[in-house]
Amino acid sequence: MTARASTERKLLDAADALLFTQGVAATPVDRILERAGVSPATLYRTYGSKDGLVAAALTRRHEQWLAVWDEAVDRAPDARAALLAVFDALDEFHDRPDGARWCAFLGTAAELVDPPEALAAAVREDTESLRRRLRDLAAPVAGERGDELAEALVLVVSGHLAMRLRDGAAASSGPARAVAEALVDLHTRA
Amino acid sequence: MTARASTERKLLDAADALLFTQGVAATPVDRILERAGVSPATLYRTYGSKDGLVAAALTRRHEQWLAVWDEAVDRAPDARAALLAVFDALDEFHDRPDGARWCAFLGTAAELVDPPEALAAAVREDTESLRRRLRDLAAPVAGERGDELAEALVLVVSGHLAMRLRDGAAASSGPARAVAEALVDLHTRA
DNA sequence: GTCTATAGTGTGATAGAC
DNA sequence: GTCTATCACACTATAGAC
Repeated sequence: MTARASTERKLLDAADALLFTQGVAATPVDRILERAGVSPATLYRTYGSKDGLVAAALTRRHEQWLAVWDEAVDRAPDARAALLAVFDALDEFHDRPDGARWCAFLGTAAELVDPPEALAAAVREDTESLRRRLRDLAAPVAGERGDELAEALVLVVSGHLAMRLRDGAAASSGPARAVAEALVDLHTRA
Repeated sequence: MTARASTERKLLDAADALLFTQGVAATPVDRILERAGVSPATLYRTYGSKDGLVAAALTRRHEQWLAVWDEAVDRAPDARAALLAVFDALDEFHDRPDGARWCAFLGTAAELVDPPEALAAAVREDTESLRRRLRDLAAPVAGERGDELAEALVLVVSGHLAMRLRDGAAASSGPARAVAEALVDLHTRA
């Protein structure tokens, strides 16, 4: 690994750990730099601004999330389990050390009323990939009603994330999973 | 109306309109004062701090929300419609001028990592009243499975609010309503 | 007496120079 | 990697208007 790549990694690690647990706006650049052991000049040379760093952290996080989700899908024994695997992935991703309080992407969207384009794009990409992947996974299960089922599951997943905000650490994925299973069954029988 | 009540009202109106559309942290006190046509001394004498004003605005907004919801419930022809009336109320409340971008309470919870007690209490009260009222409305419909149905609906309502954050103005309550109806039917037949 | 207008203080942030 | 310019913000103090 080059020295450059190593510094960038340290910065992203620190940014990821702080921004999405403490809040994007509430986290000063200084604290990220301090945690990363990196100088301001490095940050502004590499990412141009705080927003640039936030966008980079979001992008990396999104790739990690998709990887965790992919693995959960791969472990599933059948198409129905593969569709519901998103909840295993959500639990797993959330339980990581420095896991976001509820959702890094929704949280960023909530904090910044009109975010710079790079951030808006990262948040948009999260929603689009969620929808797209659920559609792909729902098609084998629900046939032509797959898109309808997928849209319902986007709603349930988002609801589960919002429940973390309401109930804090007490929020379980149980209710969301139960609702999702009922919806899958409804769309399978039909 | 006393002069005192009138200035308080002007302050709350301005705070409500700005805080929950522009964001709590992103809205400077000065802009609220400017919109209200009120001097700083008045704000700090009446509410003590910005947080005090935010808490007061949240409390008033919560009362308004409950009133809108009550009216929607009263219009419903039967118990099933009364339970589903929350979606009519959500649409109505959101379509008001200066309606919050997604949800004033979830938004405040999302912005402030550990909010002052007055704000935390206001957000908690929103979640508790949502849950309590849905339970009361679900009981006549689903009998002993009422609490289970209510919890599912809390999830769907929260999901719908989060979808406003994902899809912006394009977000419709249609999918949430459809999912809710399916869940109600499932819990009714059983 | 309750309000407005305005000027000013302290803090803590981003950004960038050295 | 340190150090600093600049700025935006919450909040205060004062003086006077209706």
